[in-house]
Amino acid sequence: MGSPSTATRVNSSRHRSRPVPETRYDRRLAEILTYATEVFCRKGYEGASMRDLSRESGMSLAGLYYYFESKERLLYLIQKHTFATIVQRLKSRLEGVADAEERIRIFILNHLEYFLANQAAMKVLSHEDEVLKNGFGAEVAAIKREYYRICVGLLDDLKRERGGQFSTRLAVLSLFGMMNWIYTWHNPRVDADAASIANEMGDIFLRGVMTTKGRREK
Amino acid sequence: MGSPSTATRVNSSRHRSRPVPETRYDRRLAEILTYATEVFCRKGYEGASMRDLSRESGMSLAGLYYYFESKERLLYLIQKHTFATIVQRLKSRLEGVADAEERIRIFILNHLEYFLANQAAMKVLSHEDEVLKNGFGAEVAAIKREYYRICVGLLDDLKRERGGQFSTRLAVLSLFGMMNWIYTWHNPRVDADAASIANEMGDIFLRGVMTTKGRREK
DNA sequence: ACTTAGTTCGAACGAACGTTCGAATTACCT
DNA sequence: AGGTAATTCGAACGTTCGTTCGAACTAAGT
Repeated sequence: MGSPSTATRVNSSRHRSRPVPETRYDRRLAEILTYATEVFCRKGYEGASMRDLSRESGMSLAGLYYYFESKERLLYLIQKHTFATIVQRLKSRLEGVADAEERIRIFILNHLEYFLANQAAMKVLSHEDEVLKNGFGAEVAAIKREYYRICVGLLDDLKRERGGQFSTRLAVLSLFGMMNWIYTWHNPRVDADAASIANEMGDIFLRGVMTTKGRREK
Repeated sequence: MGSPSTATRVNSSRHRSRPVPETRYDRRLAEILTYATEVFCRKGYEGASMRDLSRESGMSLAGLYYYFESKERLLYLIQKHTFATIVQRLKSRLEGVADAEERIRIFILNHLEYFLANQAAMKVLSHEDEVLKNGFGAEVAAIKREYYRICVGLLDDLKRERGGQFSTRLAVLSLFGMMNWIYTWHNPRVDADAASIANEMGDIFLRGVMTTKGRREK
């Protein structure tokens, strides 16, 4: 009988050594996660029912439970995947960049770009923050803490390099506020794209945080 | 038979002309709203059940419906009262202050002070933003828009008085982000009080938004 | 003491919730 | 073609949801 229902298997399928790293199962799960993300974004985690997910994804109610054992675990999968992706992209983008200000600008751009390209996922991430219970919540909280620490590091570097007497904690949390709040107002048909917004927010934030007036262009 | 269930009556009670403006009904309703705000804050609007409210407030499930006709109307009452209060306080604080920068600092302080003093209410306000349906939602959205317009006005004044080439819309929304995000992180036992935070956020934001370097003390 | 209006409650309603189960269907390997 | 494992589904489970109703209780005016 089937029913793995854990979504933790990676590639345990058949004795195939060919370079296709994705099982049918993985692909279908990812597809469902996309639908679920969109529905959670639109109706909220509590407000969205499993029947909504079923209708939207075209899979039967019972069928969904073949891929995860509970609604809470589904939210966990979404949050973990989203967060892990954004952290990993950030790290690769920061590689080889030394200038402190430039690194912060990269942080902002990476955050906003991913935020706007995956608005649904990020809204679920910011909005359904505290609903995961102890087991699942801890793991997501750990990734989030790592992301937060990275930003603290970037700002401390800037403080060391340039002047600036500010509380790093408050500065970081203010920056996150500026960026994350975007899910409440951004309208793709009216507002600029991620790069422009990242530039302007970067200007406001960096000018606000540094005493040294020097802003280098390019 | 009783059951007004509209919560719109103000003082239609008895032929009393004495200066007591509060009926028993009004007082009890306000009391219930306080409990409900706290529960909505802790479990979210969808996540909190009427039975939770009943247990927490000590009033029976059916008894609650004497004071409002639906759960949605309850949320509406909370949001409207909270928002109306903060706008009204802001207007009175701004009276007689002419300096553009000072007015923005007052705006920030007023927002954060009320936010931290009524964290539960404000979290419900920011977090349960889009759940009200067309009827109720429109009225709350109107107050919110007024609040937003006030802030836009303050910033345009600043732009006129000092320099600064920034998009007012993006600046205002960034400021709101900085301030509103506080509900996700502020811990009264660790973090500073509203006045200190307002000062520091004001520094970051105003320095970030102005080209003129001049910050006047006191 | 009696009346009346204002307030509270226990018990129940139908609907929707998350989840389960065994059977049916599909895809893959020999 | 036949067999085994992976996948999907209809139907139902017990629970909880928001809301309602009529009776009971309380406070106030005469």
